[in-house]
Amino acid sequence: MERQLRAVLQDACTSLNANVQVDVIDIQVPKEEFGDLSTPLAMGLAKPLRKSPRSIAEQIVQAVSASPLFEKVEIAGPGFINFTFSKRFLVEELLRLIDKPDTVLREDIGGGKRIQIEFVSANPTGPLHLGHGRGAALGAALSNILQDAGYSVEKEFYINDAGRQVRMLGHSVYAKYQELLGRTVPFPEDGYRGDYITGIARALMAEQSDAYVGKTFDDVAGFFVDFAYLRMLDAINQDLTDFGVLFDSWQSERRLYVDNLVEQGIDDLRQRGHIYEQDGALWFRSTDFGDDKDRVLVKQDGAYTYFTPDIAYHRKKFEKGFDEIIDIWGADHHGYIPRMSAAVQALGHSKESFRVLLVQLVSLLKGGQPVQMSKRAGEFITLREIMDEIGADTTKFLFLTRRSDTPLEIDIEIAKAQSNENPVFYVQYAYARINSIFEKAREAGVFTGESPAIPDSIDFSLYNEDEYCLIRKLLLYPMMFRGAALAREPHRITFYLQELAGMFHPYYHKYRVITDDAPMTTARLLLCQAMKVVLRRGLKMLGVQAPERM
RNA sequence: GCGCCUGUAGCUCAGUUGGAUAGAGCAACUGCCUUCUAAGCAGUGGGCCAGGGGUUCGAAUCCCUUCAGGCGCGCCA
Repeated sequence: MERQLRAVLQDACTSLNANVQVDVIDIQVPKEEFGDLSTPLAMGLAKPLRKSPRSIAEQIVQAVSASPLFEKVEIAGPGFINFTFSKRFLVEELLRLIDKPDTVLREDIGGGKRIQIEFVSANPTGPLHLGHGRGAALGAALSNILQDAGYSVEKEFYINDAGRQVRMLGHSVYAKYQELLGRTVPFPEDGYRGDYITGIARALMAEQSDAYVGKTFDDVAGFFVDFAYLRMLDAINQDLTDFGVLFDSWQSERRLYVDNLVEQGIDDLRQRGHIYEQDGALWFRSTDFGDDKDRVLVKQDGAYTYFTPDIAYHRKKFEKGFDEIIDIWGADHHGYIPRMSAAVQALGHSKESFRVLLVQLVSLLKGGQPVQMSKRAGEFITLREIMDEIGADTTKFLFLTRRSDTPLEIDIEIAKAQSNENPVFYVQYAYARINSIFEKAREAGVFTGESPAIPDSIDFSLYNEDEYCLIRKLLLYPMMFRGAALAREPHRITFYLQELAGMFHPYYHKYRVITDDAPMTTARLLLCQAMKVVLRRGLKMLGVQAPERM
């Protein structure tokens, strides 16, 4: 719908000698009484053309008046042009949507460009918690969306297997292991204290018995660290798999060292003239690229800072040939963005090719009361717990009901309540209902097979005004989708689906699809089919199941 | 102290990147089950878009400022 309008407007602009690019023409959905789509184009052209908005609007209207797309084109207010599409056009588009959903519901804005999304990347030092889950849902949804938007997408998980954190994990397990074998050693300060530490220690005991008892941690650190973090990583991978989030690539931090990429990263920056020495440390002049202060890469004691392997890591991403890199981080890391962005630019990549999406905290309520969470004490709600409690689909959907950079509250009672308070069920139920209708139609012999047959045309007077509202909403999917893809905002799809379901349920109650009137029944079944196709596509983008039955 | 984010209906949030009289859902009240699933539907009320100033044809949206809340500001990771 939007696409066709854009093309028509482009032609109109050309005929006015106005130099306007198609994709910058602002097209919006106005209030219903104004029409189907609307553009303030004439207002924008007023200045360059040095004419009044209304007279430009009149010329545009003149130029498009011959198009069979519209039933009505009107100028309103200060110079808006409102378009009402013809019924014939809407019905033709509806049939095209059913016939070729893959063409209609995708927008090629990526042009095959390669894009990598890195997300979750939780330290393998403990189970995934809710924040990780939100990041996982966002990353997976975004990757689905960008794929439908014509990008080639890779999903990557970065494994922090080299730093102090995994060492601390190993140490914690070591202490627990000794304790289980009756050799209590001091538990490391800032060690990990969750029950899962005991679990790993027991597993290690089961495999190695008392082989390490009495040894110092420094003697056996390598073994304990590896055993513990690999086990943690397995658990994380299992959680993600059960959550329905799969990665294409797992990048190990250690591997960066093994492949000498950390050193190469520094050399690269040095050759480009962004490195200097001061006070016995090696610095990166990140202030040349918008950071507030320069950053140390190699400390006085010769060790790398946390930042250094990260530079190597991002350098590698680009070396793999990606045109754009998206990182999804917890919002508490936002202060880290300027230096990472500086590093990317210093390595010769555009500022726009690197983008960080922030994910805010998720807090849990139970019947309106906050559920206590304290990571320090090792007590936090895990992704696993919430999945077990309310299901992976509901969890994903709820994680995507807000913009990712605003805090999210989830009330378990509501999430479990399978009622209209729960938006997931509301949307899924619309889908299940349509299947239920199809089931009945098949029983009644109205059609056979998966879905109703698509005719070459339908008498468009069969549809009433309520139905045209639904059709318009369905045909707006591509425009909504385009916005979601460009802004990298999956929540727009969630909202759209809620609106769509919110239109379908009333329709279902007001009208009967299967009646004695055969042409009418067919027309309505086709509308339901379109609804089904769009609901399924939208849910697929979110990574949520479209249940045939509920 | 500096920086980033947030502030929209009683509550939770959208607001199509500057457009028309600012929208949903929940909660509240009133109705609706012989009929394709009541896991649903119909109807009603609800606003100084935190406050102030500016930019322009036009601001919830952009700029300045004040207030309130959150987060971040290491040769930590």
